[in-house]
Amino acid sequence: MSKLQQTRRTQAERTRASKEKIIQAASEFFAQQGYRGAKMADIAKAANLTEPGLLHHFASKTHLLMAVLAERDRVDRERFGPSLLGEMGNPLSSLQKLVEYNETVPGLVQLFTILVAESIQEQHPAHNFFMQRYQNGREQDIEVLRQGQAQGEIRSDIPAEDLTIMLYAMMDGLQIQWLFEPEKIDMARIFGQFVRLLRGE
Amino acid sequence: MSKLQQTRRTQAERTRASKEKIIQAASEFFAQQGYRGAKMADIAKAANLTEPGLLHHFASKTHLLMAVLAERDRVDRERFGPSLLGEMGNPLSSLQKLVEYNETVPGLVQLFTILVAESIQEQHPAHNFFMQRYQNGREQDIEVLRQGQAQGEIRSDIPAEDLTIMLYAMMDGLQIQWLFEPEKIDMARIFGQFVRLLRGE
DNA sequence: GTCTATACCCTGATAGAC
DNA sequence: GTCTATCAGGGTATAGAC
Repeated sequence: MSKLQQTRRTQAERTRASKEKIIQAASEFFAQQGYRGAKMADIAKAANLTEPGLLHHFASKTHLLMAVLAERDRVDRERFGPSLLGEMGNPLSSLQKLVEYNETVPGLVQLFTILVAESIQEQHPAHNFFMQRYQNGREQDIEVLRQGQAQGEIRSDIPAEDLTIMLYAMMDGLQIQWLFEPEKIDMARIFGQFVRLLRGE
Repeated sequence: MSKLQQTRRTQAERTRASKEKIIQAASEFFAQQGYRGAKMADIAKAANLTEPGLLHHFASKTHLLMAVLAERDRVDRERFGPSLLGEMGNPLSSLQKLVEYNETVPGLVQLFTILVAESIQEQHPAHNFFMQRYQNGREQDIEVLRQGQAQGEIRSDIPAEDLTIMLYAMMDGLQIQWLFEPEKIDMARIFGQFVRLLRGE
């Protein structure tokens, strides 16, 4: 391996390390302040960079936001499978696990809760990202739900389409109240009650 | 009545009219852009005022926000009673009516959905307002739910405290997906399904 | 009560050196 | 790849006239 190649590889790794650090910092500030409220200067500082230094890696604030969201999706897909409902035979158990996991990462939950609401506006840079995210999520879950219904594990008097919408709604809604009062709202336990309802118990 | 008094009354009425116009305009912009995204200049213009003209009535943007929220609460209390669960004997019906009503006022729903999420941050000027709003809402509803449970109209295997949390969660969560895709998400119908679940049907 | 003019800060982004 | 310096624009708020 030539010295030139070595140098190249080292720089590439540095770049990747810098980008990761920036995304990490950006996630925290977006979570705390939302997209609009977060300041590039603060993010840069937290990543040990100046603002132009940051902008060398991400051409604009919008680009940075999209990178944060893409990275988040990547990590989540690694942690959980494509469908959040879990393997058959125990249909809603992995959603329950997700809610329990979420209680350990309030920063991430806040990131998505604030950004989702902010991005309801059509001009928001993440608008399509989140709309797609709901569409994909519901689409992937619907098949698993149908199978659960066929096997009598999930009540069949509500269409599977409606069930997917309700599941995401309950998760999102619980997160809001939980973020306001983490001690008071036992998000995972209450979601568990809801799951029991859907099982028809 | 002296001429002086007449003049005073006319001016007072003008002031009130101006304030109402401002609040109306501010509601629309806060709903469209959130608190941070809304610009005082735009609000002023929509109310046929300049910015300093607006600031004569509301000392700061924060003051204006609180006025918008207070006004909203006032109107809602007029329209619905203090408790949103409705009269006994038909416990969850008025919540159902509220959701149906909300489908006719997407602007208002968006106002609250975006502001609630934005105000999760503790420094947000509306943080305490919304936390209190959830607390009051749940507190007022809990008694009615308990009575419904005692009369066998609502399933009793879930504590009334949890039911109040779930009701607000489902409403909030449905609103998010509905605001993204109003045509696709039949908010009222799905909330109806949920209510049926809680009735134990 | 409403205006014109303006102060002043904040923020995202660019130019260009190293 | 990162910096210093700087810009252009937008945003809230104030001073003071009418």
